[in-house]
Amino acid sequence: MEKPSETQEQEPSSTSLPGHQNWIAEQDLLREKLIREDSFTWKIPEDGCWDWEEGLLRYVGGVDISFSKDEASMACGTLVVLDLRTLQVVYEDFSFVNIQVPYVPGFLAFREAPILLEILEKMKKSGSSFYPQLLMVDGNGILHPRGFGLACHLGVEANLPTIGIGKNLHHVDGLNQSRVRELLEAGENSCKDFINLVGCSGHIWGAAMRSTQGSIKPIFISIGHRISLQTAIKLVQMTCKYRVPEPIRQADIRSRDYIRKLKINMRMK
DNA sequence: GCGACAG
DNA sequence: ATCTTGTCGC
Repeated sequence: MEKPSETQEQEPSSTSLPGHQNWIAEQDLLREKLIREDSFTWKIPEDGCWDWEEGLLRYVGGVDISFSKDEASMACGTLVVLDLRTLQVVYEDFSFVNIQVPYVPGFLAFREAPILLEILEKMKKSGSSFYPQLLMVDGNGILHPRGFGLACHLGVEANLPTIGIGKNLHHVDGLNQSRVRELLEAGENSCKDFINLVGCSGHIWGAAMRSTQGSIKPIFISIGHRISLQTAIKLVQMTCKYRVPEPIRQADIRSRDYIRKLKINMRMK
């Protein structure tokens, strides 16, 4: 199978022009480790049960990255952990770094995963008792051209159950804005809160959900790693105070806040 | 060939 | 992702 088709190696630092073949190869390789079903030891707390027992899911993480408007390459990676019982933040950490890797649709993980993995690893090494049992990611899971978005990438590399949350639809397998509207409205005449995203091929890529009553714009849920779509949807519903589930919303808010405060400090100097 | 394209 | 104020409504 050794086929030296890559006789024209590009610069190691720059991305290879022929469609990012290296990145595609890495995604294909990592995808072999992907687990698309529930694979965890914890149990989901019953709705309305305030007692907490050992073995229940309690710590849910959320990750996001914000960028500086002035210095487009300066970014703040953020990890927050919420207590599922109260949806309050019990842990937060930031990493302000320079990111040179560009954003290329379909390859978001190569831009954002490294810094997020670093923050996760730092927390794990610290021995914090709040280390997340589940991670929600700002970006898609298998709802992706090659079925391996950022949430899958992070899940496999951190060996954590992950859920992908998209605020916009990444067009895949014939799925587009109008198709989603179609599916959402075709969901009977009832107010079903979510619909499966079925592509032209018949494959189910995830779910579109109107998480808040009266909200027109849905969020897009997809499997990251070690979790089923059914479980993912349930957990998103449990953490949605607003349109975006609280772990991701908090990561987003605090990440922006970090950059905002940083700019204030700049003027003081 | 042209447009679409998570964050 | 980021640039950005007020404003309509429960």
